[in-house]
Amino acid sequence: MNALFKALNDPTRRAILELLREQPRTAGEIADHFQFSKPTISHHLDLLRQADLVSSDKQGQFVTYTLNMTVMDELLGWLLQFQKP
Amino acid sequence: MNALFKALNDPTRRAILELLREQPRTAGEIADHFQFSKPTISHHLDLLRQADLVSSDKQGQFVTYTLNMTVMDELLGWLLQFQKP
DNA sequence: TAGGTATTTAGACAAATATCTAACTATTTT
DNA sequence: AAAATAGTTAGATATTTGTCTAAATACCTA
Repeated sequence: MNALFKALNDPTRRAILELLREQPRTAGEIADHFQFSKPTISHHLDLLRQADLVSSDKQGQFVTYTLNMTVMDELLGWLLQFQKP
Repeated sequence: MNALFKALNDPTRRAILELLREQPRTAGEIADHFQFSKPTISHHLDLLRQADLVSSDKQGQFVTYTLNMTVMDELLGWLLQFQKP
């Protein structure tokens, strides 16, 4: 839960998630959407992976990142506990 | 949205929200549930207020904090955009 | 009015974070 | 085999964050 909120607490990482919502993308494609250096994006992807928000798959020299929704469901559950009964 | 995720990115602040889920409480009552100093808790409450997750109401020397769900709904909406159609 | 209680503000500090450049690893291409 | 491409790792640095103690503010009560 900590890693999840930590990962979500950054606008760039949230934008990456929204990018991946459309379709899986390679690290380079993701980096192209931002003005930060590739190492910076790589680091953001690492935090997203630690939170299990994305999974990565290496094919040759490319690493494809895919959105992983199951953890969002956990967040959803946490959220719903606040809903009035 | 930034203030919201920032506020949620701390276990103590999330615990405060869960405390307030049951009922409104004064700053002192909230502080009694944790081992941190009162100024520290006051600062956490300030961040929660900045994110509009709680509202505060001063009555005499007491300040009562109340959970504010409307912002959670915003988070819920953000979350649901990731749901498969 | 003096003293006590509730809370916040101010200032300091260590730890965590986001970013960069340089260097490295792994893979593909010529 | 050499060079190019994709991506990560390492190390540095400025900023942000969580915490504390001390001091200030506001209110209440004797």
